[in-house]
Order: sequence, then C-alpha cells, then structure tokens
Amino acid sequence: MSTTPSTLQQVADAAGVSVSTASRALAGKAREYRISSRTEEAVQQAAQKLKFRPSRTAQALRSQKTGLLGVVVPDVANPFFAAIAREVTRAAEENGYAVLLADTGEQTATEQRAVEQFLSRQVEGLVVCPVGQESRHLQRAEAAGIPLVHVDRGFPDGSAVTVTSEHTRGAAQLTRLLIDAGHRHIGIVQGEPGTLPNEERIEGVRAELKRAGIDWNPRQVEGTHFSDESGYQAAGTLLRAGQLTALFAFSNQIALGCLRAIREAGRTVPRDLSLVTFDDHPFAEYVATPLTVASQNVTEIGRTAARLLIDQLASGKKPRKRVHRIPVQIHQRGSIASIES
Amino acid sequence: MSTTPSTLQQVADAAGVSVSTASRALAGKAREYRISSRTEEAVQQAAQKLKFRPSRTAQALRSQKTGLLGVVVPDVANPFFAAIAREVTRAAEENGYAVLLADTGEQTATEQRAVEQFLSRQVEGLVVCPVGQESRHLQRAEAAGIPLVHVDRGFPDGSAVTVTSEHTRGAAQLTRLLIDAGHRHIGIVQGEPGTLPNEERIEGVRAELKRAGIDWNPRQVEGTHFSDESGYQAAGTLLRAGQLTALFAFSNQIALGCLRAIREAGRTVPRDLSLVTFDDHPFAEYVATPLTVASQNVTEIGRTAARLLIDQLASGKKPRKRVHRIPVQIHQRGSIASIES
DNA sequence: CAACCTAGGACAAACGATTGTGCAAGATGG
DNA sequence: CCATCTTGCACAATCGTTTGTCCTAGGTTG
Repeated sequence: MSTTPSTLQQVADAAGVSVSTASRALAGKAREYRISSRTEEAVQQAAQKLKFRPSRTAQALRSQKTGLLGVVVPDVANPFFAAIAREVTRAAEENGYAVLLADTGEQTATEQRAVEQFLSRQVEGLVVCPVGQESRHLQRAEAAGIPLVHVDRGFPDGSAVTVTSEHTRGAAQLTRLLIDAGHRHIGIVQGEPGTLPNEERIEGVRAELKRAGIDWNPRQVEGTHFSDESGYQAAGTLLRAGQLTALFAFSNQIALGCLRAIREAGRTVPRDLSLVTFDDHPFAEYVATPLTVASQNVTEIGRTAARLLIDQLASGKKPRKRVHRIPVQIHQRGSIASIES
Repeated sequence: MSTTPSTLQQVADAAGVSVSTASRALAGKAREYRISSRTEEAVQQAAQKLKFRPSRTAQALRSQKTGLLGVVVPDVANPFFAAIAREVTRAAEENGYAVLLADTGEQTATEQRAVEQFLSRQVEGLVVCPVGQESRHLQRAEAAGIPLVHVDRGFPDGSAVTVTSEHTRGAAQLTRLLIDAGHRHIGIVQGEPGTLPNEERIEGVRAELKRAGIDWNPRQVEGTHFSDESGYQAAGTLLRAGQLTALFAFSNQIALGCLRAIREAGRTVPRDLSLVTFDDHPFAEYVATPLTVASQNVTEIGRTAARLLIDQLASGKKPRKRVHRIPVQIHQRGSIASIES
C-alpha cells in the first residue's frame, strides 16, 4: 500500500480552511494570526486523522534551511571515526538536525565528491575528518559560507576550525616513559607523513629524545598510512633493521599491525620488545601484555566538534579559537620493560 | 563571504535563455528538445562561470525523489553496526544515494523519533538495526511504502526483509567445540532476551547440548543486554554460582565484560575456564589467550542489506526471500581447554 | 502563393510548504 | 447612524527545479 503522504492542502480541505490557516494553526501561531481556537482544533484533528507529516523538503526549499549536517570520515568502521560520527550524530539529534554521513574510504577523490554532494544538498554545516593534504574542496565549502569543522587533521594554511588532540604532548609523554625505562633505541611506526597528527607526534618524540640527549635518526621512522597493513610492513622493516628495544605505534590500527609483525618475528612484549601506542582500545587491556597507550579522548573530540559547529550555526559567528586541542590520557599497562641503560 | 549559491534562473539570464531551456541544456536533453548546440554551450559556459550547483532540495520537491537512504543503528561506535553503516554508505554512494545516519543509543524512543524524522525527510529506503522488540514505528514506514530492510534483529511477525547471521548454526558449532573438548557445564552470557539473535543462539546451544545428552539448565543463562556491562555482571554471577568449566559470550561487547569478570575472579583463560564468543574482533587474536569465536560476516551482511534495499528501489518489487542468513565462520584460536569428562 | 513543417525556445504549471497582505463581517465608539 | 476597529481567515507570492505545451519565424512543398 504505497500511501501517498498527505499534504497540507488535504488537511486544509478536510478542516475546511485555507492552507495558510492550516499552516499557522499547526505551527502554533494561532494566537499570533488570530485563528479561532475552534478552527485551530479542527485543523489539528484533521492533521491527526490524515496522519499529516510535513514535508521537510518543501519546508527546506521555502525556508532555505535544510536542518542537515554533513559528517565526512575516512572509515566509519575505524573506532576513532566511529566515535566522532556518534557524538556528532547525537548532538545533532538533540538540536534538531539530521546527519548525512559519508565514508570516503580514505580516498581524496571520494571525499571531494562527498563534500560536493553535501553542498548540493545544502547542508548547514560540515564536520570533516580529511583524508589527505588536499583541501581545495573544503575551502570551497567555506567560500559557500558553510560552517566547517575539521577533526583530527587540520591544515596549516586553512582558516577552518579544527579539533584535535594534544599530539605533541601525548607523544612526548609516551616517549618519556620509554626513556625513563632505559630505552635508547626506539622505532617509530608512523601514520601518513605530512598530516598534522603525524607531524606533531613526530615532533613530540623528537623533542623528548633531544631533551634526553638521544640522537635522532630518520631511519628509525617507518610507515606510510594509519592502517594495520602499513603498521605491519613498517614494524617488520624496523625489526629486521635490528637493535631496537621499543616500538612506538602511532595509532590503534598500526598497533595491530605491529603486534602481528612482532609475533611473526618471534618476539614477545615486553620481554623482547616494549610497545607503546597512540589511541586506546577496549581490548588493549586484555592483550597478552596489556598495552601502555596515549588515549585520545574521542568522545570529547566529537562533542567539541559538534558543539563548535552548532554554536556557529546558532550564532552565525566563528569561534575565537581556531584550533582546539583535547588532552590525551596516558594509561600505563605494562608493555614497557625496564632495561639496563 | 557568504555567497548565495547561484540559481538556474541566474544561469539562464547569463546565457540569455529561459530557465526551461537552461534546465534541459544542463540535463543533457538538448537533442531531445531541439536546443541548438550553440545555445547548449552558452548555457554550460554560464553554469561554469557562475559555479552553478543545482539545489537537490528543489529537485527533490519537484521530482519527489530525494535520493536519500536512512540508516538507523543502536550505536555506531559498536564495530558491528559501524561495519553495517559503512557498507550501506558505500553502496549508497555508488548508486547515487546519500545516507542519513541516526544513532539511537539503544533507545526505542530515540529510534522511533529517528524513523519519524526520516520519513518526514522522505527517505526512499531504510536500513534499520532495531533496538528492541517494538516494531510499530517500522510498520508505519512500510505502510508509507518505504522499502525497509532489517539488519541483525528481525521481528517474527513483521513482513520486512531481514538480513542476519546463521545464529543457530554458529552457536551450535561453538557449543560443539566445547562439548568435544569435554565441557559439560557451560555458562551462557546472553544478550537481550527476546531478540532474534539471542533466541536463535540460545536455540543453537540447547539443540547441541541435547544432541550430546547434556541437561539444559535455565540457571546457566545470565545477561540482559548486548553490552560489556551486562556481560560483566552476568559473567560474575555465573562464576560465583560455581562449577562451570566454560563461558559462552553472546557478543563482542559481552566478551569484553566476561574478560574483566574472569580476571577479577582471578581465573585464567583457558587454564581455569574456557571462553568462546560470537563476533570476531581485530584484537581477539592478540588477547592473552586468543579467542575462539564465531565470526559474523558483517561486511557481507551490510552489503546484502544495501543490495536488497537498492534492488528494491530499482525494481519496485520486494525480494522473494524475506529472511537472508549469512553464514558465520568459526575461528579456533585456543581459548578452549580440553578437560577430562 | 497558400498551406504546412520544422527548428528553437519561451511560458507556465506543478512539487509542498511559509508568510506578507488584503478583505469581509461583526463589534465598538462618537 | 456612520466611521473605525477587531476578528478571522483567504489570496497569492515565493523557494529552485522539471516538464508539458504553445508560439514564432523561416523553410518546404504542391
């Protein structure tokens, strides 16, 4: 039974009034427009009986407000982005917005299409976790006057609001833990070079090593993407290069790849090798050796992004602070072994 | 610079033609409507120059096709639902649809609001992972003529298409593994009673126990939700009740709770207790004792759901098969210990 | 040379809401 | 008793497209 949804016209007819009256009666503007309560009720009754459900499409066209927010992530199945999507979605819901989701599959081209599609659908705001370093399409969104919040990765040049973690600090802290345990030879299993989180984490590590008077060797860094596959390859390379006492995985997914590589190399954490990682994970606690991590506060990141966006929508003004950094939390769980220095 | 997007009217003016001509020229209907190629190009040029981006809102209103699909899940941060969301989103993208996402936070009331909101936005199809046993709002969607696909949980009464796993079979196989290893006292840490996956898994366990001539004891089943908290509580209760040699966790999240309870009880898997679980997880392999699991093929479930929905949209016909069951795969990883019978 | 094509576009009516304004009929005031 | 309010609603424009139909000017045909 493909029942056509009833329109305001039909409701008006059923109640014996004009569409304008029906509209105002249902919008609660009866008093304001001097609609008698008898008429008002008649309209409401008619609406009930006909199961009237206003077309948001028509409303959007008329009011030029779609009530839509766009969320663009590289991979919703990644717990980090899933959390972002969840928080934004929930916040949106609470504020009467609906969320359009796009999964770019880590592809810039797809991301561009998605943004374009969203603009065409007149989203009122965008939360984007950009995949690459290309940001032209995002600047076009800003040019179109659409509030935009970047999450995780920001662009140095861009003017967009960005929410991300205290990468430098977190990385420095983890590095400190390793150094304090006597480690001098630390392999870095990085994510995508050139991205903000990656560079800042590198920066944190370097700074901390420097403080401890340990030389920095570019060859102790491997990896190309924030993926387990990249982590696996990179960890393998580092392990084969020899003489490392610790590995620093730059993400969740990367840590997974590291664990596999470590196992295949016949090593054990932390006996033969210490391991620390960015991002926490529910299971990190139950891994053979529970992992010591720098946990990004994804919930807070997502909420902050949503709040910044919705505030911007409500006020029409950009927030003062352009880059928001959420603290990370260190969980020491025992994947670092103390060694003789 | 809040540039108002340019309209077809402006493009038409710039090209010196009427809106109708502009519309047809851009829609590639020049030949069909005898528009000279000179005019056609003029329109395209004008569109380029003005960065014309058609309003999908207006198109939707006029054509009564929004090109929107709705995806409703209890929690996108749950890897299972995240995978569903991802597959549907990707399939939608490939077919020119955009996806509205709702996260119900496991609340029926929120789910109802979400569905209502989506109907109001005239989604052309819905993929829902229902949270409870209430399905009235979903029936209303069907009554509205919106193709609907249920994922994971179906309703015995409903007429909606459902995609889910071979719960009974998977549960039976895991149970078999335990029985073969000599286990006679198996605790079931269930999810939400009354839901299809839960009941079918229970059914699988019971059938297999019966085949082996092992008595069924309702008191060996605990748990109220598919959450780690419920899993933690339930596992605790079961362990305190004593004399169990194995635990069967009905989900990922539940397994997490079980691991915590087991650790707190000072027991070790599999030495003191065997553990099997439904749902795989990237980390399951690296847990102290890698977990033996029945892995749901989430990717396949998501794809099937998307395909069923999109086929339905394209053909206008419901698929013949109402319930689609995707096989589960058993991964034996060593969390089952053999014991003397 | 009148009747008829054909090409090339313009006009206008939708789609389903919102909203500024106009217009009657009864109430009120002087 | 006439002018003026108020009350209570209807009319119609508008948002930006799509699409069926109509119109005009030049070319063809008999």
